Amino acid sequence: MQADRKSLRLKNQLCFPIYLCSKEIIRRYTPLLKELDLTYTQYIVMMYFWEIKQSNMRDLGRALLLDPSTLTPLLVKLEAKGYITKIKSKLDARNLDIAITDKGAKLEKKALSVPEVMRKCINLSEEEAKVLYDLTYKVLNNIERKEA
Amino acid sequence: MQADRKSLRLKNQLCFPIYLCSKEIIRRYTPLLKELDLTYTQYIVMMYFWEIKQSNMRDLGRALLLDPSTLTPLLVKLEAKGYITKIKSKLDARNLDIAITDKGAKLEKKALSVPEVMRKCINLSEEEAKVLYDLTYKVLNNIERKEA
DNA sequence: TATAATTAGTTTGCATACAAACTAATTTAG
DNA sequence: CTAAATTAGTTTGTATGCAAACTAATTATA
Repeated sequence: MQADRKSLRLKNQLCFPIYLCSKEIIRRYTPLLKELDLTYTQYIVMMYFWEIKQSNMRDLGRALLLDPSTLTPLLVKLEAKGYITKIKSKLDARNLDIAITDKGAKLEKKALSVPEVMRKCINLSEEEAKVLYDLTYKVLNNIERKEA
Repeated sequence: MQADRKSLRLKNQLCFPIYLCSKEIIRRYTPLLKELDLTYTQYIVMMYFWEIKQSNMRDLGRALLLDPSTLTPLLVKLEAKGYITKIKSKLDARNLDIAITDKGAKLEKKALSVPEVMRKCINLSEEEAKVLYDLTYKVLNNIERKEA
């Protein structure tokens, strides 16, 4: 149980490079996504809806691990851009139903080139990418399992 | 060159789980660091100074990949807590010299238990952690190399 | 069936993050 | 030696992100 100073050195941290990776990757996404008038967070919300077409805030938040207090203003912006519509559910007035618009659906075509650009930027082999993918999901599973 | 819809599916993204990992890990850090009166970003700045003792904003920003416009207000807060001191450099008045205080140095002792708690939370084997560590640094290197 | 508990979203407050514009100091070039 | 270019920080503006407090709607229960 070595709780010594070495364990507090930046170069011995695992979380630090993960944090940097996330930050720097998003920074590289930003100019690409600007052409779609999207931020990174808005982009993953749109990815969700390009696949799901319609849903509600609860399921969206669970899928993206985003708090409703983050999503509320973000969805206002996406609606203002005309990419989605929001409406209070008729079945259960607590729920906020969200659906993609035609304009939002059309945006998918413009986004098709983004993943390949980012893949080249990250520049890992297929095997490395798979290992990294699996490990990050493993960490996520481990963390979420310990949820209070 | 398959720029098809599959490449835009959330489950086929590598960046998405990295982003989630970073976010969720920091969320787990938060209550631990609250006992030290630190946020995660303030924590990595303190880790830097626990090791380096004194530096300046330029070198700090380069080490942590943080923009000066992020660091300026953050350093104001750390100084207000009494953990660091800031002073305009006498050698080159453009530089902001930063040094850790006694109070800041003492905080290291209180932080010693943090890494082990987080290691258990993340719960990877030593080998897995090493692979993840190496891959994240590899991605960082690849990304930074392409810096415009 | 009235009330308590739960659930879904919104609002508020605080702390990042970074781009862009700006200021001040230093270095470089002509 | 002075004007131009560079460098280091600060300020401003916009967009997350989440905890905590709050509101509204629904469900569970005594």
